[in-house]
Amino acid sequence: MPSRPTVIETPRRTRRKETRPGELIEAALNLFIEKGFAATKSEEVAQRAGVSKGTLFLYFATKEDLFKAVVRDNISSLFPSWNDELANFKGSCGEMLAYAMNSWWHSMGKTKAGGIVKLVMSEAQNFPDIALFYQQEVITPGTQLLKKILQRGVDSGEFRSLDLEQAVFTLVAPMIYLMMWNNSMGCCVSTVNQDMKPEQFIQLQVDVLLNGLKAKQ
Amino acid sequence: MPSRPTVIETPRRTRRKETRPGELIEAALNLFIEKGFAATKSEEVAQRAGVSKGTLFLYFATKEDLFKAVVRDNISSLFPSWNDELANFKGSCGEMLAYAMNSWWHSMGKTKAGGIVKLVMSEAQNFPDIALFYQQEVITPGTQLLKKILQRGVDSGEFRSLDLEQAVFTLVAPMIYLMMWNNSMGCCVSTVNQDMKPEQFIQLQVDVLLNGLKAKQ
DNA sequence: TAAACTAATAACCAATTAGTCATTAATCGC
DNA sequence: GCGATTAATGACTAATTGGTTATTAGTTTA
Repeated sequence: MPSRPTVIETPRRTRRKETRPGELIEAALNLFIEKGFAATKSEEVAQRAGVSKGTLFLYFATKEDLFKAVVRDNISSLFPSWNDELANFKGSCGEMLAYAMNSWWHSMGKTKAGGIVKLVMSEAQNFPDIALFYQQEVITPGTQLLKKILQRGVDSGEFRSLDLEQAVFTLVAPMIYLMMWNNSMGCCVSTVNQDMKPEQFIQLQVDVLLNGLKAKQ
Repeated sequence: MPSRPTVIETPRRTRRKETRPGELIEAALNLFIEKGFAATKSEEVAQRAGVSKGTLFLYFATKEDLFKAVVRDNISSLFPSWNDELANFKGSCGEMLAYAMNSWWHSMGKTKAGGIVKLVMSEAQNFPDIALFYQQEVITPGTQLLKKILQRGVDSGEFRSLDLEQAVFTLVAPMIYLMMWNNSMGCCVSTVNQDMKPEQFIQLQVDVLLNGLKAKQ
């Protein structure tokens, strides 16, 4: 009778009900960023998470549900601490603006969450449910937050009076563009001519926003 | 013998070799804007142009070729007149900037061409050939043009001296964002909270770019 | 250790779609 | 008219993929 090998074989199947969702979300996050929502195959997500496709659909009823879970885990969760920081900030509104833009870049824009924002803007047309979900979960609270900063500046006389509704777009635009660029053309395009240096760009952007392009007379 | 009806029947097949490409490009333009590149089915393009799918591939070898033709027809063709206008512009650089941004919006941003720009940013990752093509055909000449405006402003002392490379992004960002918004979230999102008024936004944007947010002391 | 429970699997289905090609029918030159 | 030419067709292929389900095998409990 041949002796049984003493090697402890890892079973082909392991049962890890608690950790599966997180692992699937992590795998999905990375694939969605790499390839977009529509172009990511559910089988691939499963494979990267080390499970079969059947298992994926055991935890998430549809690909859209999986996506929503990714957004909740990676974006919605950021707002509470931003709101805290804003409430406790000591300094001028100009400084607050500079701080907010840099902070946004470090905690979101340049992270994987930024890739998700790009993806939503890219595919919103084809997935109206996702667009709506994203508006409620991200755009509305984000706009709220920026409007507060501007309002504070106008109230204190530091900023001139503005159409706040529109001015919020003025703050958001360069940030979103920076992030879009990084997650689309930035990857493919030769960096010889178009050398986007995010930190440097943000610094210039804040300066121009606060002081304008015109030379002082 | 029954009399043949005298109605002139339009033949089921018509041969219009010269006009087919243009009709296919027009159909493709509209569908690409509506649904994106990957999500647009070649059969649908053919149908909208009033031909069969086989005919489409008679004129364009692949879907990517069709897309390149769309870009050439709708975007590349705009640069010559912009370059002319810039060369002949009389007025301050601030005025030129305002003029350029408004002109860009009317002749491109808000038109179907804008939808194509959005599409390229959205899908560049998945179609590197298209990204490269677009960089050569659109980004490089566009950047060139804006850099000239800024350079002129700095040379004349109207603008303070800047890192031009980065400052170009500062001009482009709000424009591209405006266009992205209009072609993605803008369609789906309830317009109650987020009411983007392009012309108004551009006006504010130019003002802030030139004069800054800060109140004059 | 044996039965019950359920997490995980993989084969499967139905729908989709870029691109091909043999066939058909307008049109042109004579 | 009549054959030659070629624009146009549509049936076809081969590959893909979101989601389902019957089956399998860890795990737990008694």
